[in-house]
Amino acid sequence: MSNGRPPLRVAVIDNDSGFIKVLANRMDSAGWQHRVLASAVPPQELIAMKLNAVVVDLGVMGGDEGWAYLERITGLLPDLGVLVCASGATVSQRVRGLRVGADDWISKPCHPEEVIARIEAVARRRRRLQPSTESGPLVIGEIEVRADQFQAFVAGQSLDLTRREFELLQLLADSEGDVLERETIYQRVWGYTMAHGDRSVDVFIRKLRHKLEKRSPGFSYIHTHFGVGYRFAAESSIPAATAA
Amino acid sequence: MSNGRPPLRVAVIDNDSGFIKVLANRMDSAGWQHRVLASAVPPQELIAMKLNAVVVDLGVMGGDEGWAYLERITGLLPDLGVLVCASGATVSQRVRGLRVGADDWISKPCHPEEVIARIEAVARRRRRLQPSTESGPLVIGEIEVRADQFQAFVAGQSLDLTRREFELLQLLADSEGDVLERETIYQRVWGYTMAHGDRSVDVFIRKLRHKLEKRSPGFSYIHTHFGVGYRFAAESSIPAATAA
DNA sequence: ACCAAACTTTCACAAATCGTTCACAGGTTT
DNA sequence: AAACCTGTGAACGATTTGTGAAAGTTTGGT
Repeated sequence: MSNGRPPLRVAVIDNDSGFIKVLANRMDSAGWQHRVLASAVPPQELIAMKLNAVVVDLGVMGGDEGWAYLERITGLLPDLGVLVCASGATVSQRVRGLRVGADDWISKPCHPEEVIARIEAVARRRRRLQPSTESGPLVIGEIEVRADQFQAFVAGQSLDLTRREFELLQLLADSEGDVLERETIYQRVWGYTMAHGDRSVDVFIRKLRHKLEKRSPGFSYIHTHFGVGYRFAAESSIPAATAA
Repeated sequence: MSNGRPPLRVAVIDNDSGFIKVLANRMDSAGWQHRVLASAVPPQELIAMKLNAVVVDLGVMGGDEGWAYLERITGLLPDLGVLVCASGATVSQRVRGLRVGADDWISKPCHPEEVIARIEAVARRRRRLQPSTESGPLVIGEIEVRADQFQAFVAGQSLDLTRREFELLQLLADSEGDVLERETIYQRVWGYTMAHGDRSVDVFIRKLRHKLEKRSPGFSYIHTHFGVGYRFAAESSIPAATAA
């Protein structure tokens, strides 16, 4: 690649050795950093790899397992480009994959050059998404969220959050100011589509509120938007007395 | 249009009437706003349409002309999703298209449902990546409408609108200056056809007026067009003494 | 393998909110 | 003036959210 951008980081989850060999070769000559995985790895590992994109061969996994994995990574890693690669897929399967969150679906057999071009196309869009790199403690009001430590603090004191509580807070804080629908929250924190009637989000919102208000009285952070979802923002809990 | 997000705006540049008809139908039932163009239009017009995505049939234009156009729009409108649709393309043509900046390349013949899913995938990617342009705050007079926050402000203070109130205001503000019929309003905000005798629109117009006038005295925003509908525009509520 | 502690999910019910409807008052058009 | 639209306030009820506690699951130690 002769453009000034950093090289792409791509993972390929497949076991079709012929296909992989050609693709890997091509990525090498493009200067990309890539990694081949024979089977699905936990989403956390994908996060740790700091990938731009991942190419998944759905055939590697059994039917339902494959769909679940796809749903999980597209939900959990909204900023990751996901390309599905599969042989003999029907239209409705392709549609399903795209609906679940895949960015592209490539039918095998396919020309490696086209796969490369499609990865580039997806990554190009994705990259503009976050010019500012992550990391750096997130600070909202009196609250400090440190992803590296899996902890949140108020005035230097740990909030003592559980895993889910922390992940929820992290998502909220990271989307400060935006209203997040329950569906979106569940998708990004739990990784699955929310079942009808599931109240887990509400319950954890309550737990978080409780811990936050206990440590940071006078402020309200999690705001309910009736019929929509929740919004995170540091506001005084004493509403400004607006003139009548 | 049941997902809370505003409907997609898509343009299709093609002249394959059979294909277009099916596609248009499908987009209608998804609640999208779409427009069919028989030939390439200047990029400025595309910008003016505030599109989420455009589908281009390269066959519509002569060879080189088509490539030039594609390059032009992908360069000029970096935030627009571009899908190319063409019959009988070779691998190297597809690669070239993607390299030039297209987000996806669909080979005809193709199933309309897959086209829809791919448009969604591209738009989803594009939407997530820019919290600024499209969802950039809409400002009319003293009023600021923020789609990302599900909130509207006057002088930095939230108007505290409910879901319907906000959606109504959003529609009105987005169509600033246009007279909208009740039918149209109901269709776009409620999502289905208005039953005969339904007064919901009027009621919500009243609620909005009340909240707006309370926070922004001296201005009137929602204007009634008797027998037609409503029009949104910031005007002084003290009618200017027009010279006799 | 067992137990205990901590955490997550589910359930039932209470509380709050918002959308709809209705009746009537007030305007506008012909 | 008659016919028709639109403005308005209040009340009901369906839906959404808050909440406490029980049930189920994972984790870690012995």
